[in-house]
Amino acid sequence: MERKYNPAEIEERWQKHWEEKRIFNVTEDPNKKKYYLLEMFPYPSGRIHIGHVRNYTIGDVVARYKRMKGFNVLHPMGWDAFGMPAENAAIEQGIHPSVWTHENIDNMRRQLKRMGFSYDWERELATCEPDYYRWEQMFFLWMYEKGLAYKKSSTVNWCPKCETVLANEQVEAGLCWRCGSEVGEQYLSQWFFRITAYVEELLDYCDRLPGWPERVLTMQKNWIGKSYGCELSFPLADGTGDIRVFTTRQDTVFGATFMLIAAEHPLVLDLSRGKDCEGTVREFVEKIKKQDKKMRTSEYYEKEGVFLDAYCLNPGTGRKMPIYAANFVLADYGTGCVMAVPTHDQRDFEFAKKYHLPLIVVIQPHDRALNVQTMTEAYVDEGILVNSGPFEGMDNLKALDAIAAHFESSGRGKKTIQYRLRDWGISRQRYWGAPIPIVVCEACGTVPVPESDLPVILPRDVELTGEGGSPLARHRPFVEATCPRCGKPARRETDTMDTFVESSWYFDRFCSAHHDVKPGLDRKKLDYWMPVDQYIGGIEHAILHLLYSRFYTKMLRDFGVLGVDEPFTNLLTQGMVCKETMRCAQHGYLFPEEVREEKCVHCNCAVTIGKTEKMSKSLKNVVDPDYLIKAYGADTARIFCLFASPPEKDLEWSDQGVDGSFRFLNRTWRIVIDYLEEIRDAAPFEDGDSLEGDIKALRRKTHQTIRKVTSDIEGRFHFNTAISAVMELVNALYQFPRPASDDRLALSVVRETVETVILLLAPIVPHITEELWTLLGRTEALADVEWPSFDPTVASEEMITIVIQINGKVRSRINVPADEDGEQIKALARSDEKIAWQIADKTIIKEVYVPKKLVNIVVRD
RNA sequence: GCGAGAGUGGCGGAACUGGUAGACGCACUGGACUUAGGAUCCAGCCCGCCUGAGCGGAUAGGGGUUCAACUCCCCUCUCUCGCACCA
Repeated sequence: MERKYNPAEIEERWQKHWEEKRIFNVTEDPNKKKYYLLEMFPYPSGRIHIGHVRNYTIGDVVARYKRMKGFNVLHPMGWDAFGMPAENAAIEQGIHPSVWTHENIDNMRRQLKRMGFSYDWERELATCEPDYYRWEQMFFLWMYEKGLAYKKSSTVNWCPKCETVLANEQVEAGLCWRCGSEVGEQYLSQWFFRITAYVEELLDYCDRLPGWPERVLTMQKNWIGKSYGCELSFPLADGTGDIRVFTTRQDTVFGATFMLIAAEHPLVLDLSRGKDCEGTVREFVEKIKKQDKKMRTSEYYEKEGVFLDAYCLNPGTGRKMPIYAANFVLADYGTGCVMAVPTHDQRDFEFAKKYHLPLIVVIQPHDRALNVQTMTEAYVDEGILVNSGPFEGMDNLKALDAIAAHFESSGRGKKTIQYRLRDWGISRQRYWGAPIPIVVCEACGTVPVPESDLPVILPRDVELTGEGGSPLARHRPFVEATCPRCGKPARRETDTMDTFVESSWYFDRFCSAHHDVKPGLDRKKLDYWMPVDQYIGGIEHAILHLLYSRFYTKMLRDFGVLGVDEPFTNLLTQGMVCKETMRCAQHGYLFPEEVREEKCVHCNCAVTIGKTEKMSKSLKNVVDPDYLIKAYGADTARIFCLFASPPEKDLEWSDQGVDGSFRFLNRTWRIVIDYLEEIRDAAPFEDGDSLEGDIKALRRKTHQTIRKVTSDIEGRFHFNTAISAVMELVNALYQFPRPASDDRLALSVVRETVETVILLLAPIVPHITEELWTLLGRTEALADVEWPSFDPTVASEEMITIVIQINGKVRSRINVPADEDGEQIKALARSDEKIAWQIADKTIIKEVYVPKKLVNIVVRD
């Protein structure tokens, strides 16, 4: 039979078949075990890239595998559809964000469908639709009522020329990416979500998520940053109040010789007001505000400060301490004020040296004596307390509690717990986001929009220029509202919500995607599907998205709309697909296809190759999979992405090797077609028939492959080694001597092997396998065929190879029956020809036997 | 800078709990078949020495623990992700 592998024809036919038969549409079925598999939904940037293909292929394999294992699998897909790029497109190309977004969605949906992913498309959602964000607005109102949403003043990046707020991404080296002006800070009153109300639970559950990668949990714990310490009060010398500091090093308080305040802290201007230094202080504060926050606190950054002409008193010693504003203290951690102990903190040490401030040693190391005259750096390790009043002579670490208690009892301090985690700022002065359902009335103040008036719909006719702040704020019909409380004219809130809010609950919405009655989530359906059994997405989201989703889940649980504590039982964080960035002086970042022979195709300028970064539309270092699909088909694109590396590893994109994946599918296709006539009617292999030689070996290999592939997929998602194992099985089939056409026994084993290859590959390359399955005369949908199981007896080896080492170096190998006794193996090792003469004139000191692996003979001359 | 990871042949990777380093594939080389080949099949393929059996070296670099280290510990280098307004 001549039949060539034609991926395009096969794939489109099967995709149509799955869609028409609604194979992947699911409903709650109490008789079946559910499995909710979710990949992080994409931002509709326009076209999918290899990073998406990798992510969604991994998910699809697991979804299809679980389905074959008998689970009722929920596998939905949707769009994280609000966000800045749509607004940028509007500014740059004059296209409406909604039009742009929907065109992108249509295109990406087409691309995903062409990949053959097993989504239940009936649950598709886009977060920019009012039927999605109306519920988010309702949750906002509930949060507002409970004090979980509140307003406070905080800073944003501000471009004075464009008169607009800039995202961090829009600030390049301190300059506005559009106009190049210097970016400053501006205070705005903004909305926050009180994630800190859940900080302890978020932290606690980090130890109750065994299905999460350890490194993600570590990052989250560090991000939350719980530290035990002490809050101390330092009275101002003029008696007008006191300065509170948070410290984890209260053991060093007796060595505190000056006080540092974050430059942007309001106290800085308060203390210097009306004094000679006021002008200098103001200048300093302005200067520091322009410095990059990340750099300011770095070890190598120049420490700078200015004296505020004010003093406070050390609560331990009563000593007068000058107060400075400093660049390396952050306003939003702790109290924004730090007691400086130059002898035991390196930053304080450098600062003290620069401004000639006094040093007092309060911790002496065990092995030497510190001297303030000769110290060249701070001593930060443990030791014995000196110059420390009642704590003299104590071990510094043991004194921590005693010192905290001492100040607590005298009312000058208290033990506290400090977190690094801050509340979540969700206000965005942007158009393309979910409106915050609040009205501001002159008489009544901040008034929530009544639930019955939801959704607050984002108006369509808005002009986007990139200048002049929030576009919504200039849209009069939107801004002009009536106060729901007093009925007088009022102003609508024009901030929109951070897009992380939408992605914090979309997984809930998928469970009842079209539920249009309050609260937008059908508790019964959520109770069936939630939590997500397996969540898959990039490691880039290790902290923010995952932490926000955890927070939101706990909050919705407390609102009673949800019955789970955590959203994602198991998490797989895939590594980034990276590629070098390229840019030209005139045209900025360039797509790979805009570069030819290291020149920009638009202006022929030389192209600068930048560093390798994760693929993203904004850096334009993206590779569209369409060319792979055109040349080889979706199955090849799928298997190649998986074969390239294990999922958790970062991957620098290269299509080298894609031919090999295509060749493998062709080899698989050919061997099945080749055997088709002979095995079509072959009786299934009956256990009990005794096999010998090649036939036995092929059957063993078949069952070993089932074992290997199952554990690679189930245990650790290592599809690359699973694929290798199937490749080996296909190779074995090619090497298997062709049985005579009446050799029923051999042909039935061949049939078993062929079916096994198809079944094991089914989740990975679903189209070619469906086709081959049908050609074999099978009528049931492959997607629902049971995953094969292996017989441990059949899979077990009779003979094993034992390595013989002398002093840890491999010197020989012997083959022994798998159940050979250890002593016997050691004896065989010693008498092995190659070994015997090498140890003949030496003394055996030790023999190490590792069962079924090796014998190591340790000898001495 | 801080936090979290990663580094193995020319390339992607394998070696799962400390026990044969380089499975599987790409690229390359030689051969077979062919009007032709970017098809297919067979063979070779970490480096060095040797005709060969074999010997030595090698998992970013340096040190350590161990009978035994890609794997565990310490230091250094390079790369990636995150750092709260990219998503």
